[in-house]
Amino acid sequence: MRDVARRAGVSTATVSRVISNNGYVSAETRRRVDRAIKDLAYVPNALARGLKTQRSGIVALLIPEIVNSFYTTVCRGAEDVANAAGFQVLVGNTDEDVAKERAYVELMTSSQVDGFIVACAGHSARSLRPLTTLQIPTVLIDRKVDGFAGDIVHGDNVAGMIQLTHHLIALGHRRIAFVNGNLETSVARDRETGFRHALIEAGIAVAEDLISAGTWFIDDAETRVSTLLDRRRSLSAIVAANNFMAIGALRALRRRGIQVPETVAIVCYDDIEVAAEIDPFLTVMAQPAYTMGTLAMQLLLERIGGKYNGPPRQVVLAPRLLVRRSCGAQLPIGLISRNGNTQAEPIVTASDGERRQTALTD
Amino acid sequence: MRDVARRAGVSTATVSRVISNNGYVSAETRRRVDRAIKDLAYVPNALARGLKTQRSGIVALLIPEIVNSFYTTVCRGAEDVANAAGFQVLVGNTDEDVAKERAYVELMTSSQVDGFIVACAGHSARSLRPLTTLQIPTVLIDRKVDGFAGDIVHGDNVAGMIQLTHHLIALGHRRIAFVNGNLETSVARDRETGFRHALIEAGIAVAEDLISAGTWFIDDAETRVSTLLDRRRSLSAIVAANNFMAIGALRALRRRGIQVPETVAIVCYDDIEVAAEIDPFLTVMAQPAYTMGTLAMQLLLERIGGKYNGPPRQVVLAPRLLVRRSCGAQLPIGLISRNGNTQAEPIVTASDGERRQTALTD
DNA sequence: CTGTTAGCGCGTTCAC
DNA sequence: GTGAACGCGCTAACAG
Repeated sequence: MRDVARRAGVSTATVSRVISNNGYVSAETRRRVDRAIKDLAYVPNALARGLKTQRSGIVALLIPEIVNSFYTTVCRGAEDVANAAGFQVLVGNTDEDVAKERAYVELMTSSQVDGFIVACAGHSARSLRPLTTLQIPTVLIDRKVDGFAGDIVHGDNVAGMIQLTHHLIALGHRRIAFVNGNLETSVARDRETGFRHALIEAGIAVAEDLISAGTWFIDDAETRVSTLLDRRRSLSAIVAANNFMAIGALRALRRRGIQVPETVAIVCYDDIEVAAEIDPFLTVMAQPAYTMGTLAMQLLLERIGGKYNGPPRQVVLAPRLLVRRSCGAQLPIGLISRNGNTQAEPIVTASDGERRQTALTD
Repeated sequence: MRDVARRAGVSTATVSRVISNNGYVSAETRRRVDRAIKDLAYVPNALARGLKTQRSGIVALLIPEIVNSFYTTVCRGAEDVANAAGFQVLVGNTDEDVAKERAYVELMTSSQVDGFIVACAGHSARSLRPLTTLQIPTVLIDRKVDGFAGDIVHGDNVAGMIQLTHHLIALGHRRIAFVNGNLETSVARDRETGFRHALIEAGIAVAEDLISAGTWFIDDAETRVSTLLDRRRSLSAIVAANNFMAIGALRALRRRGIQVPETVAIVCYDDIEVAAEIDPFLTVMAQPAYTMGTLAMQLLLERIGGKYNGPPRQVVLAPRLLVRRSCGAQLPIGLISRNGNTQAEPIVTASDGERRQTALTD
């Protein structure tokens, strides 16, 4: 910066004024400074600027699983909004590991990140403690945690799972297995609540031996479904708590030559880009991931910019059912009745393009 | 920091020594300082440190498509190596857009990022100019570009595509369509080179009307394959230049009720987590994405740490063929012969777990 | 072993 | 309109 000032025959203060574009500078001087900047290929030091202004212009996004397209899509949404507002997004992959999450929080706060969007790995907000202490704007996404009092954007997992389970029940299923994710997360707990609720509402006894929980990953789900099958539990349908686990369940069934959906139907929560190509095309409860990202970033930027500092806001996004083949809804009538109780279910046609479905509660 | 020093009854220099853990500090003093840090919930300011040390401890990773699991897997590899070395990874999604890429480079250089790993959006290194000017260590991945003289890690796309195409030829295919990606990228050009080479080598005339290029995305591929089919070009197999495009091709075929692989076989470059579940299970040329990430980060950290500053290194990773169902290799003999020329092809069994396949050329 | 001092590169008062 | 001077929070060099 000194070099630029010297070359333009002005002081560093003037150069600063030109760069940050505030304060009075004559057109002529400005031109000379711009020229000097070009000539010297000068790049201002954002660290020094941040040190002075106490703002870094970057927001952190902490997600638990970067290879999961649900989270990368959220990421895209958040990124687009942030970039439009002149902010950078720093993505951290916590790997469902609270320790990693905590490490990221510390590293990033020390980098003077202006705000955080977090899909928590654990069940509590303990790893976010530094953020509340330092009063750094934070928005949670996807997962609710104990001890956090701030903005949050998440899906309506209870209602979604009720609808998803009900869809199977309406198709005549009575023995439905539920392969759940990590119960440390509110998402898993809510989905289980929804599952149980749907059964009870339909007057079906909840078979505890058909319910299992563990991690969110493919392998784990495959193992659990295999165990279920090995124990020869009678079941006609499986609900997987996320898209990856549905794949695991599929693998377990396929390995045993069990037909989907003819013998066992499968549905799951969360859509993925290729869900419509998987064999058989998965019926899913899709969440508006991109929208979740944009909304969360909007709330965050409002906080950062000081445009809003009222009480915590909670945005709940409705998921929607995409009926494809894996649930068996489109099988000939004779095949889908497992109980002499074939009931017509409105078929929601699968459609591409995510529609914005926001339901602001609270 | 001053507060901490005061509370511990020492100078800020001593606090600094405790934090950065270098220089001599008595155990007793250290204890007092640690205690003060805890009490005040003090978090050091990395900006100020960076200002002083000229190092930020973060490396940038610029990828063209964050929803593509190939790149997120690369990301995971890079991240793991970086974290182990005490570095943070800043992920930027350039969206295959050179302007965005350039903006990221500028924003990140001004953030004093210590190094870059880039999968370039364009065909030239022009957007990376600031990096060479400022002598910031940079490693390219996946894609070669003009005008860049630095380390690079990429796959052997020519050889891979030769092998992939040869696989189809060996199965008897003669009319093979090639749905390529963006020719701005070396990847697309190399894959086309490999495709043509394989045909010529087999004495098959290259049918230009069966070759198309465009973007890397699903929709574009679907459109192009649809066009091909509408024009009633005779073809018995399709090679898609990446996994997404294979999905697009599948959709186009499915929409017309064309059987895969019985009527038209499909293979593609790049594996994806769910490739083994897609209908029909895709035969792919898988690249060691995770390894690509770890190697690139290793090369970069060597440069950053000053452990290596010799001439540019080029690491070429061999892909491997995973034969599944979409190529038709496992169909009954009668079906796969399209030319009275059924030739046995060694079946490489699909296996999970990526093996490290590095072939250091140069 | 510990304190003092001098900047890192920038934005921001103040005078002029 | 512009420049001089100060300080953001930290580390490196030196002195003690």
